[in-house]
Parts: sequence; C-alpha cells; structure tokens
Amino acid sequence: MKMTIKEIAKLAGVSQATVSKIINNYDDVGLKTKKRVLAIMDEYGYRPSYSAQSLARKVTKVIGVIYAGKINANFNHPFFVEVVSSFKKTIGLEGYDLLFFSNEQFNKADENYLARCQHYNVDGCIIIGGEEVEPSIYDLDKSDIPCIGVDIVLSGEKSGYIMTDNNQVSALAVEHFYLLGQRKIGFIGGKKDSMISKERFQGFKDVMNTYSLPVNEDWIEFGDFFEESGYIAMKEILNKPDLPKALFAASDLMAMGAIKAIKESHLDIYEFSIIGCDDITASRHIDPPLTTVKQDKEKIGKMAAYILKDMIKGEINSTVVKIEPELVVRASCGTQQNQRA
Amino acid sequence: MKMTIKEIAKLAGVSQATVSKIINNYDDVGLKTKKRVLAIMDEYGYRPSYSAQSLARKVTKVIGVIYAGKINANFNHPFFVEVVSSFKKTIGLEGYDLLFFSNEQFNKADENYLARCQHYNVDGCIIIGGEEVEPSIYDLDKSDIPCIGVDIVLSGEKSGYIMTDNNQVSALAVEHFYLLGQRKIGFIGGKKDSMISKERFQGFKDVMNTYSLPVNEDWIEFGDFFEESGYIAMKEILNKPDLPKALFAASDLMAMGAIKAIKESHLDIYEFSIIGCDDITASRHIDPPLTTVKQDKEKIGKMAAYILKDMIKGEINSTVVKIEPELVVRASCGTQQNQRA
DNA sequence: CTGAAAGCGCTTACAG
DNA sequence: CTGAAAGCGCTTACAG
Repeated sequence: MKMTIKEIAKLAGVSQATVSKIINNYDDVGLKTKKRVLAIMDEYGYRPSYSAQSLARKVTKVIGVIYAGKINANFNHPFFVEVVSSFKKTIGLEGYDLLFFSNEQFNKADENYLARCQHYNVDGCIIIGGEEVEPSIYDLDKSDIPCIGVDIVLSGEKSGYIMTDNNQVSALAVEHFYLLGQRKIGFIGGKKDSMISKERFQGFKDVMNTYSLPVNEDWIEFGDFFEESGYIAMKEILNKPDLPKALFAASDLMAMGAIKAIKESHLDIYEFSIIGCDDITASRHIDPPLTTVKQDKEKIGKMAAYILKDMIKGEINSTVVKIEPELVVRASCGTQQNQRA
Repeated sequence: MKMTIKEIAKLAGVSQATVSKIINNYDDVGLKTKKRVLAIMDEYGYRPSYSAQSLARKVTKVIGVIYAGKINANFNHPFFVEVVSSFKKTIGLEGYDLLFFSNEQFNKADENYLARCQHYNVDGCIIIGGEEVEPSIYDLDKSDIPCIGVDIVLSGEKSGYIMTDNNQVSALAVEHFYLLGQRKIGFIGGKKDSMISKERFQGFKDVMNTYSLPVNEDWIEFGDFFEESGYIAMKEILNKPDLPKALFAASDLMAMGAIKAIKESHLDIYEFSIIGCDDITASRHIDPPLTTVKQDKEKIGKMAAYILKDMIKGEINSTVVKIEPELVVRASCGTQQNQRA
C-alpha cells in the first residue's frame, strides 16, 4: 500500500536518485524518464514521507504556533483567533503548515519552547503574547529560530514583533471625544501589569495633555479586559462626587460592563459618551451600538506572515511593526447630529 | 550547538543504543549509566530530532486538523473554534500536537487530504465539516487513518463522528414555545442543502406534529446562517397575509436579522417570541436578549478527542455520538411572567 | 542525462 | 546491563 521511493524506482527501472530528482523538480532528468516515473507514482499513489524528507533536507515547511503567557492568550481568544486565521491564510500561500503546540501535558512554567521547536525543527515560529509570559519564551526569542511576536516584544536577532499602535488607539478615542466637545473623560484600563493596558493608558494621558484636557484620577480605574471588571470599575467611578461625561474603555467587553453600570444608575446612557476597543461582534448589537477603536486583525496576521517568511529566507532580520488602529463610529457617543460633520 | 545522539553517546562513553534506551525510558539500563547520560543530555540541552524519531518509530504523535468544505468551516468560525479549542486541550493531555493543514496553495477541489495525511504520517485526524465537502475527504474517511468528524458524517471503518442532536435542537425550541402558549410558529433555516439545516427543519416539523401544531408554509424561509439572510427571510414572512407570533431561527445571527426586520415593521418586538440557535456572545447583549438553543461545544470537542484517541489505540472502531443541546432562556420570548414556572 | 553511495538522526531486534 | 549493526525513506554531492 504505502510505497517508498525505492519501490517506485524499481518499478520504473531507474535509480532512487532519479526518482528523488523528479519529486524535487530538478531539471536534469530526461523528459521520457520523467513522464514514465510520474505515471508510476501517480498509479500507485506514491507520496514522499515527510519525516524522511525533513531528516534529509533539514527543512520542514512547518511553522510553530505558540500561545505564550498564562492569561489571555488562548486558541479561542476572539482577537487572536482572527489574527492567527489571517496569518494562516497568508503563510499557507507559501506552502507552510502550522503546528500548534499542546501545553496541557506540562506546567507552562516548566515548558521549554526552544526545545520543542528544535525537536520539531520548525522553520519559524509565531508567538502570541498574553500576560505573565514564561521566561522560556525568551530563550526561543534569543535562538536562531526566526520568531514573530504578536502583542509581545521580542528582541532576538532573528525575531521581530508586530502590534497595534496602542498610543494611537487612545489618541483616536480622545480626539473623537474632543471633537464632540467632551471635556470630562474617564478611562478604564485592563490589567495593570499588562503591556497593552499600560500603553493605552500612557497614550490616553499623553493625548489628554495634548488637548489640555484634565486627567482626573477619580475617573480612572483598571479591570481585566472582561465585562464584569468594566461593570465594577464603572460602579466605582459613579460613586465619585463629580462624574465624567465620557469614557474610554480599553476593551469592548469592559465598555459593555460600564454601560450596564450606567444603565443601573440614575444617569441617562444616551447622555453619556462611551468608546470601547476591539470591535467584537457584540458591539454592533448592544444598546446603544458601541463606538470603538478597531484593531486591524487581518493586517496584523498578514504582516506577521510576510515578516516571518522573509526572516526565514534570511532576507530581513529583526523587524518591528506597529499597525494603525481605526475608529468605528456608532451611536454610543450621542446621536449623529452631535458628531463632527 | 544542536547535538545528536551520537555525540551524546561519545561524550558519555556509551553506545547510541544506550542513549536511545534512556531517552525512551527502557528499564534495562544501569542506574549509574542512566544518571551520567541524563546529566550530559541536560548539560548540552540535547533534544532528539522529531523527524528522525518518527522515521524510525513510524508514529508521530501529531493529529491532523482539516477544515472540510468550501463554506462555513474556517479556522475562525465562532462555533468550531470553541470545539477545536476544547479538542486541543483534551488531546493535548495525551501528548498530541496539532497540525493544521494549509489549503491556500491548492484548489480545494484538487486537494488530496489522504495524501497529505500519509505524507505527514499523522496518527489521526479531526475533520471539521462545512458545506460542499470535497470528495477527497471521503478517501481519507475510507483509509486506515483514524478520523473523527464534527458536523460531518463519516462512514469509514476507522472513522467516527460527533454532532449535536439537531432533532433535539428543534424539539427544545418548539417545546418552549408550546409551553408559553405559542401556536403560530415560524421557522428560518440555514442553507437548504446544509445537512445541519435539514436536520433542524425535519426536527422542527416532527415536533410541531407531535404537538399538533400547524406547519404553515408561509412562515418558513431559508437563509445561509448569517445575519443578513435572517433579515431578508423575516421581511418575506412579514409580507404574508397572516403572521406568526413566534419564530425559531436555525442560528443566532439569523435570529438577530429577524429581530431587526421585526423592529422595522409595525409589530412590537416584545410581543413576538424568538428563539435562536448557537448562543454566540452577542445574543446576551442584544435587545431583547435572545433565548437560544446552545450546543455544548466544550463537550463535543472533548468527546471528539476521547473517541479519536481510542480509535488510534485500536480500542474502538467507528463510533457515532450525538450530543444533547441545551435551552438558554432569556427575554426574547416574553417577560418572565409568561414563562413556565 | 543517470546512478552508486554516503548521510540525515534516530530505534530496535539481537547477541553477548 | 551494554553495544554493533541494520533499517526507517529520503537527498545530494559526485562521478560518469
């Protein structure tokens, strides 16, 4: 049933070497020979063995996919799944398949990512960054295996990373508020030690300063990117003597939690401006539909694929790319009339 | 840098065979020898080559993941991503990694899945079923490679499949309507040639008959599972002389489209009962929050992993499993008072 | 244009 | 308890 190159060679009356050359499209094989061998391979449904090929070739055409960090970086994370999907499509065009490492057998803490990459001899890696990234990731980073990070800073010679320009994220939100005439703006961040959250918070403060808007400590809270935490954070803010009129939340889910809190308060949700971040599906459907800053997941995945591919080919070394976010305007910042023309 | 078994053997002053036995935990190696070799492997960060091991062992500890069909079965499909995530977690416990085939280089029509599985020598496969499944899938199905299908019927000797009990899906919806006193019930299905949609439609008709409820052709439409199609289908239904009072849509997205259509009509959405199917995130957040029939994605993925594992071990052969769905009651079928106690 | 032979890095009877 | 040797299925200089 399962044929080997040897058997094909015998059947065709040629050497293994010749069959191999045909498989690999060498151009120094006679046309008739080639045709004959091809016909036989076809007839017997011959397929070269991957293991044997990679052992002999030292190239695998496989990319490792690693979800780093204990929190927030899972296979089914709504943001990353889109990024990886786009990455898969693009890198697939180059003939790469994707190997997803299972981490369930180990403590993530003990995991040795470099070892596994070496074991599988992957041509390169994409590393998805979560919170509390295990140190072993940085061994991989520093190795000579090309790595592209998404939402994680990598500094190895053969590593690059890509992420949304998080300063710009906050800038888009604050500018939108500013143009709507809002001056009293609050902020709900994600986990305090999250790099993403930190960047968005810093960006928020910077742009507020740019427009000479007051950054009121009373209106600043931190959650964990999930809905419940936004609800709690907003409750906290609503307890303050003076209240904001607008709020930028570092995730749509937290924005939705905040909306719930506001609805439960004496405030009119339609008098309050809210901007979220992510543009998840639900954002379109809630009441009021949520204005949000959208990350270009498609582009991030695509760029990651291009960069990794070029690093594997040795055409480039470490590269850092920041992707521009985009503001999606919906009703949550007041009616159309109030918005800039 | 990258060590081989040969080098380790030389360093330790033993044979390759001994090192190999230590790697593979054979128990006929002297303890001192073992310790010494282990120490050296550790010191040099030695990792056995995957390609060489699989070539020699004929086992790969890798599972192939295939998205079959031209439509609806993508990496980022909201339902399947949860299933695969759960599958990954469970099968990962057994030490399997997942290889996702890229199909971007080929016409899906030309794809030879069996060939690729043989090429990689995967230990087994999970096949995610979409619409318009390519015939090549069934070559794989019929092969001696163990396959577990999700939402696709597989009939090979070494194949099994798993899906939600779609008759039960419709039964839950119709029974709920029945207990709420609804008699005029409409139905919006997915793509007409979709197996899932067919099963739900058949289930719908069966249960309607069971309760002697009239199946009115005027209230039956088909979409494509996406929101827009639900909107269009509902518009169609609303044009009919007599109108239903309740609607079961075969997906939440279509239910949301239908809600939009109803809101745009003269009808009061709160007087109309709607049940969707899937329980996507957005369902909780729309107005009114959507009652829906939920598939147990977690369980489906987990069961798929168990079945596949057992098939690989040769402990079972073809197995078919149907998973019970669950009704999630929210406000879209009237206020709490109207609902069964 | 074709082929003999070494090598890729392991595993596994088998002999001792 | 240890090791020599064959074999897994390919690729690739190299010679002709």
